[in-house]
Amino acid sequence: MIIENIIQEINIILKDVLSYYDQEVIATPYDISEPPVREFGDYSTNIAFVLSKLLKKSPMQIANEITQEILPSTQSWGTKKYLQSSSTQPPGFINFFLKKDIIMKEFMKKVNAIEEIIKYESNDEPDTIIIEHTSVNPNKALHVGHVRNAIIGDCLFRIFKKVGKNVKVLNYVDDSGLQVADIIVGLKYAGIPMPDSNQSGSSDLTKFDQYCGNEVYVKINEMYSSKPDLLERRKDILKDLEDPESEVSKYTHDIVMKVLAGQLQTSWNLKCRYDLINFESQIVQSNLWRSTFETLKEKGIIFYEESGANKGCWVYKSSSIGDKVLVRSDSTITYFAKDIPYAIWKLGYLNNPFDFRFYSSQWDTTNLYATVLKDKKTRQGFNISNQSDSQLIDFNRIKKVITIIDSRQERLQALLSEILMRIGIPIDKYEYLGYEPVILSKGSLDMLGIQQEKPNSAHMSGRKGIFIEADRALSILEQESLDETVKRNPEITQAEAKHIASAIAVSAIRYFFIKFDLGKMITFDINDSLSLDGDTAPYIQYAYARGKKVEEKVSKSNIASQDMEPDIEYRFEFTSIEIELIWHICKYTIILGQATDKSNPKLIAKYLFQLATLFNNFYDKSPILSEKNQNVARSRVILLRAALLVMKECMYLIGISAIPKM
RNA sequence: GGGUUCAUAGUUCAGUUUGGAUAGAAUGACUGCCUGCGGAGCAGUUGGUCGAGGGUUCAAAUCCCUCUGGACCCA
Repeated sequence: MIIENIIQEINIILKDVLSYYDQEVIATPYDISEPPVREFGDYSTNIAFVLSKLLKKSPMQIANEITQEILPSTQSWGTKKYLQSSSTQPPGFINFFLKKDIIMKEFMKKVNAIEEIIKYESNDEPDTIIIEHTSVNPNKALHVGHVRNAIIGDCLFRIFKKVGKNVKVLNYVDDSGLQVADIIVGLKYAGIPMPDSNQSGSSDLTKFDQYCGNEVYVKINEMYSSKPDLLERRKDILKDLEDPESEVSKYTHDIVMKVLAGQLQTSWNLKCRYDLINFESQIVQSNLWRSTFETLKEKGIIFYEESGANKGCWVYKSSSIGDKVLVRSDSTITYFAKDIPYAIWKLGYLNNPFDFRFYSSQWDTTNLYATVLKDKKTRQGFNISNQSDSQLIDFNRIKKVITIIDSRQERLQALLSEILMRIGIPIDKYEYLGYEPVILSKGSLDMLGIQQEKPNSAHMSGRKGIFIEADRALSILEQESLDETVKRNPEITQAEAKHIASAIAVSAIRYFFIKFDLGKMITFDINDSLSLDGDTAPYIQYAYARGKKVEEKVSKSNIASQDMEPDIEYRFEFTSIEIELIWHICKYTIILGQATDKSNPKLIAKYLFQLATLFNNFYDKSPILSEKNQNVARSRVILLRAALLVMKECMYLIGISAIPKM
């Protein structure tokens, strides 16, 4: 709040300046920001550049005029609270210096009620926000590309939750598509064996999702070329899947649920969580698709093609994006078409045909539910309990639906948005959050034994077996962290070391997938990407652990009691390093607001890394336990506590464990 | 062939939305700092024609155009 107040004060003063020039309304807004170096000032504005266009004078001339003549004469400058002085800097910047003592006193007062510094004040209603992420085809284990999706989604969940939104996380399971049909062909008709379930007690048994992805899916795709009759089998299966009572449907459902269980295990290990699982088959079997199809026809949004390449198909025609088939001439529905009713349902514009049945509890003690069609006494979801929660999602209060899918789906998402708009749904309610995919480096390909001629990297492909499983990346990192932890803490138990190593590994992976811009392709290297040094989660965790240790020692000493009052009489002689740290702490709520507005968790990661860097600096240069001056020591304790609190808060937001020892 | 998008230090990336002061981190290499709160750390040195060319502007990594190279989507 301190920084917001300062900017507010500058704004009031600049308003007076503008009225002096009779320029109260200017087209180009001026800017208030921090100068590149602290020596120039604490805050700066480019208002002189903006005025120079209007007044036809040089920026430098105006800047000097403002600081030397106009400012001292304004009323607001006379009553200023935070600003100390101003100066100009070529080519025309006006810099402000702040009254440090007042700001530090306010900061210390605020820290006294320590929760105050992380309190996020929002005027918004506590609307519901729906986030859909992960949504991996249920025929394989999660690979490192899916991890990027899941982590982005999970961080957004944490961030929106923190600013007071009611957030629900969805995981969409495509259980009636081509990829699932592939493994059903493999297991049912191509003689690929099911893993021996009798040995499920043994620990080295491959997870079922891994088995399907590594063995069945890859093998069946190799077999198609030599045994084309299997492709016919796949067609039959896809048709059978439309009837929920068919033998194939029952069998498939069983397989899907087993794969899903494996996928969820991986997600949970990575500290992701969900509220509800949706199934594509239920979208088709429910009235969602039928009523959507009717609406699209009635409103003239889609057309039946009488001739041409799409003869006999129902097609959506976009003037800017191109045509898209929704229903093929053999009356099967395309994947894209199924997305439309699902999106409308998520937005709350269709009657909800689902019960939300309890599926499992999760690591964070919340419940995960799965949809079951209300009007069918079916067994879709037969291994899901009868306990249900109809209040899980309040469809009347949905503010926004965020769908996280990689950027290759951008065109389809644009088409979807267009269709939603034409149906009459406000367009800002549906947000497609795209990100560039994760590709594999030369080193990763070498590890997989894949020979590539020209490019030094390759897109992952489940079909071709080109991927690195999330479980595998995690276990490599866990082993590395474990070695390091044991080396540094020879005295701790094996169980404790494992616990710490796991916390480090998960955090490192999460941080790695969040720190890059969403529009940047990530080249995953099995060695380089799993680093524990530098701009990584362990660096942040280490800063936190060291700080925690000091705090613990302080509480046992007589330096400062837990409830001490930082009275105004303290001499606030902070070092420049301490001031930078305080300054950064004050920015927390501003950054949180930006991350929310832009749906961008990277901003939190960046802020947190800077915070940890400043803290490590503080740790190094500002001793507490050995400090002789009591006032100084006590001020530093207050700062220490504030920094730890904000660090922990940010760590939670991106899912990095704040462990006291590592 | 049409469309989208990317190119910044040896390497991996910030900064581009909204033009602004000396283009920042991390890593690598090299050099200091542990009887001092935990060295998974701190400090320093090295390293950049911001892909190329043109334009707009008092001011361009940032906006516009052309070109080169890569990626993706569509046909």
